[in-house]
Amino acid sequence: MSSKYNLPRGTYDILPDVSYKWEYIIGVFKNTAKLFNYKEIVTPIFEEADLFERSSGETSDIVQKEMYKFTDKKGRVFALRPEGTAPVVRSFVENNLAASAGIQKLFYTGPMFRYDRPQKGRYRQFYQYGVEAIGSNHPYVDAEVIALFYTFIQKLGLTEFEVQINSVGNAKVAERYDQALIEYFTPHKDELCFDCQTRLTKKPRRLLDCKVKRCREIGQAAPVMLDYLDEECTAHFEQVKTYLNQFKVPYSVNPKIVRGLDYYTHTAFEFLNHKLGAQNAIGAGGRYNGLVEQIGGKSLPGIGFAGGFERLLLSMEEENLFSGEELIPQVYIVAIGEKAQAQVASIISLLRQENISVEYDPEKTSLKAQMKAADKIKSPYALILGDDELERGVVTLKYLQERKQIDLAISDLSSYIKS
RNA sequence: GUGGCUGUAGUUCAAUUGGCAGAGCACAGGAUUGUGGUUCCUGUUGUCGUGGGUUCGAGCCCCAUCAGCCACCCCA
Repeated sequence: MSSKYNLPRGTYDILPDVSYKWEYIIGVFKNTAKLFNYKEIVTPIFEEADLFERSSGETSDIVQKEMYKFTDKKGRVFALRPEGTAPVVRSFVENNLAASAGIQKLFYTGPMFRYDRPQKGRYRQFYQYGVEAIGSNHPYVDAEVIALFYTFIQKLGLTEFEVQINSVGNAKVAERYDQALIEYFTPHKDELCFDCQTRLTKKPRRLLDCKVKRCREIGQAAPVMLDYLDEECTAHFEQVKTYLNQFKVPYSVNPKIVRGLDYYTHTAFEFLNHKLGAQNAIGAGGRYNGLVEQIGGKSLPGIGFAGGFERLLLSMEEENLFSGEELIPQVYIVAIGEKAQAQVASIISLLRQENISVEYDPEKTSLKAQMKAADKIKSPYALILGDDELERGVVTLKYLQERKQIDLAISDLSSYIKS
């Protein structure tokens, strides 16, 4: 019970009874991304801390309190990556991927790290999947990214989720809108919660998704971002919606979606599962037209999303979408008698060369124990090797579900099992 | 960083006012010697999260600490 070492807070081990589910989800994601012609990119799990500090914004919680920062032996300051977009864009710029023709369509999976207090669906080391499409401001790309996410979720079989979209405009629009919010909320300043009073000066848009009742009430009549969009932003948003309809992605517009990170522009979207509890976003994303330039590349637009594997897993378990897909060996070897046990390996090796998966447990010697084990792991076949049979060059193959068995020459074995 | 609940066998959970640590499941062995699933019998497993304190005596009370869960916050 009490082992000497414990895993760090907010982390967890993925044990064999769950790892096959992970493999499945990751597989579906990769296949979906490839269906949309996205290519995999793998970046390190740590980067210069400054990369995240500049791109996410100094006021974001990620930067202010959630980063795992450390200094290496030369005094360089690194951080375990808290999110995936900035590293991908860094790699894009550093490797000059802009030089190749067309839009760069990239996907990734891997662990992210945030020093948060753990709770349902929230961990300190958590696993994300995501895509980034860099090099186009066309609304088609916005819709396609959302459609990719939607297709992925559909392939998993999930039904309990909702797609919400919004436009957060461009920098100019955002500035005007923030100003309007400040003007609207300042007269009510004393009624706002403590957090919102600081938000008012730092990040007025954050006021809108405050959960305090009074703040919500006041926010009801607040100016709406969509009314402040200029002509270009509105046109972009409308076209995104048109393409989404063509992709047959059901969505609703939620004008209160805001992004925690500074670099978002235009389209913002969230995939929500309301049955998950407080941490109900299974994925989110948006357009980031200023980010590539900010990180030191050309002025190129981009859009992407990221989602958390843990929350998908929770959602899928909620909807009972896993059937037993754990690895089952095709053949369980039952060796009886010392002679048979002494030469099992040659038969096992024969089968494996034919790509037939085999399990044998040398610790179990009695027939009964081995048959029991064969049954327990649900192996379809038991291959019984007895001293008598081996002398005749024969083995007994038993089809466990039908309780039937036949004697076979060893040379006929693999072809028989395959058919 | 804040709050609430929780921590006992591999696992799920019991243990009355403080008085000999238990059960189901799982696991192992067995029920006429070479045939599994049901059934029956038998058996193994404990740093009671950790460290202090109170007491003749603590799984139970007190303090601290660690961890988990849920929520705030924030987000995936």
